[in-house]
Amino acid sequence: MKEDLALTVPGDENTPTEKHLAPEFESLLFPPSLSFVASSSSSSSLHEEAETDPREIDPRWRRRRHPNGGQAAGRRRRLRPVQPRLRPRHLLLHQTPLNTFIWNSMIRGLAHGSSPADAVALYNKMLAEGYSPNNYTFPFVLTACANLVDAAATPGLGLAVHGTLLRRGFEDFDPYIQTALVNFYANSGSIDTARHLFDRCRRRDVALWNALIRGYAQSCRFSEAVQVFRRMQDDSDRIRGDEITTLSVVSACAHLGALDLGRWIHSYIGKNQMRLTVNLGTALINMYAKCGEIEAAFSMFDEMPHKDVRTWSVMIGGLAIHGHAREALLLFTEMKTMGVTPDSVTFTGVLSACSHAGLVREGLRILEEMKTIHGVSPTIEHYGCAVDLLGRAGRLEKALELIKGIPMDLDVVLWGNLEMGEMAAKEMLQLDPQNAGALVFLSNAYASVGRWDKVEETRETMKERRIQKPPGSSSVEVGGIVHEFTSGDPSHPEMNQIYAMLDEISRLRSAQEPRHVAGAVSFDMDEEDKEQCLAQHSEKLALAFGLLKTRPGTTVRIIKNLRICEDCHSVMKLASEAFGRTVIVRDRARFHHFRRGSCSCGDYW
DNA sequence: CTAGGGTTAG
Repeated sequence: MKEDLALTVPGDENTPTEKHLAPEFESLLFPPSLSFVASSSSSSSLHEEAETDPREIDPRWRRRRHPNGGQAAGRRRRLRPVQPRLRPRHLLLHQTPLNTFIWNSMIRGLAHGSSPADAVALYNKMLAEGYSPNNYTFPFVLTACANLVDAAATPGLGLAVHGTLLRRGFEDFDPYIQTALVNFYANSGSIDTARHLFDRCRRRDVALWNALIRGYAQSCRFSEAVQVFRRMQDDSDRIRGDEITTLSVVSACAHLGALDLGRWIHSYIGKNQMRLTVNLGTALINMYAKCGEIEAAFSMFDEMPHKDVRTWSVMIGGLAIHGHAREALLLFTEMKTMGVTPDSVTFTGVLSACSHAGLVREGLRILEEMKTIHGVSPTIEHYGCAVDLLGRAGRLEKALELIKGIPMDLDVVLWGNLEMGEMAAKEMLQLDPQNAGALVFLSNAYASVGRWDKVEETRETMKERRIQKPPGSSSVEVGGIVHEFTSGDPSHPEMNQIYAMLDEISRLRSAQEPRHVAGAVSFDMDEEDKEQCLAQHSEKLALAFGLLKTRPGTTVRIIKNLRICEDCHSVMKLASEAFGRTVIVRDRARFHHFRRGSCSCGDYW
């Protein structure tokens, strides 16, 4: 019993462990991989294990888990042996009565782990056992809720936490809780709720702003993310953005293709004497690449003294979307020689480089080497890239063969990438009847060969299944402001001028190619509307607006959410020639640089 | 003794 003193907090000697820790959630505290199984719960058996090497005990445990460090250590010195075979589980169960601090620590540990739901379960247990959560508890458990695999599908857990903290009067208690709340709602797809809470906060520190900015970006509302950043600049609190702010905003610029703003942030970093960290540098490289400035991206990349796997991946992916496949592959090789281990994202970039350039053999070799040499198992995206590569190079048999070899659970999404017409699309629909991509693809395949009856049929199917194609949308940056156009949407205030410009372009066009016929048309319109809808594809509206609003000779940059259609592609070529402009279009898959009537993609995309 | 906000692809 003397020796037990060394292991026990005063007053705790005779307390059975069950009182502190109900058996059903011991498994939460000690997941199998971490758990040290007790050979017996009786203390006598503990002593029988005396042959255990004391070094087995991690000293950090002693320090960490001994609340009365000084006292206990003193007593421990007098007694020997020192906790011979006590393993972490015993330490915790015997020495430490549960209190809010312990609960908090446990919740915190689980919140960032692989199963944040366990953290929430533990929090509920804590309440059920009658322990009071404090101001530390809520950020932990809210972070857990935000980290749930599909936070948007299960917002209930976080809502309940919010309810509890309201009832207990923590709502306006401190900025940590408020930030955690904003972050939770943003992460769960309720960005508007997050905004509402943000607006109600009186003191706003940089983390709170960051949570909101990041939340908008997370919800794909990038221009609002930028707006919030702008408001942060003007706010009377004079909060300076920090590295995290900048990372989020630069990322938003990359998504938006907002080059001017991105450049402004770059100089903001310099002006505020922020250090250009690897992370920031990587974000900027990505931004320049995504805004069409691949040279600027590359020179930044060159100048970075330290690069991590993301830096390399971003640069390789950037080269890929610009169609510079050889350079991307060279960089991939260089990265490996530098001893940087490529990850799954790196391979997405490398494979897409091969795909855009039609490098079939390279691509297949890399897909193979992913597994064999680098030990990265290909995901559906990687297979998708490879199938895409084969499909576009016309190697349909090979593509089918590859698909057949794909592990079963991966193949559902895959068919969308394949230019194999009807067969592939039907196959895809069998796998997933709700797959909008498949139907859109099928219908476009019919449209391209003029089978309008089949297009109609597909359209009916979509109506029946209540599937909608995402609307085409393009944006163009003019004077630092991003203007967004959706297909056929006449709501822009300067629409008359835009239409006039489009008429002008189409006059030029019929002069040049008098017999041009409307070809590929989106499936979801009647045949008589074809001409008009083609004329109103969002990228054409953006082009017209860009030509009107920027100075002659400057570059027009357009970002489109879908792939550019063939008709628009030829209009872009023509406009670049006729107006002496460089037009850069980033579509869903890659960049097209139009100069003097031709495109950098070589019409292969 | 514990706290909130983070960049790549899809």
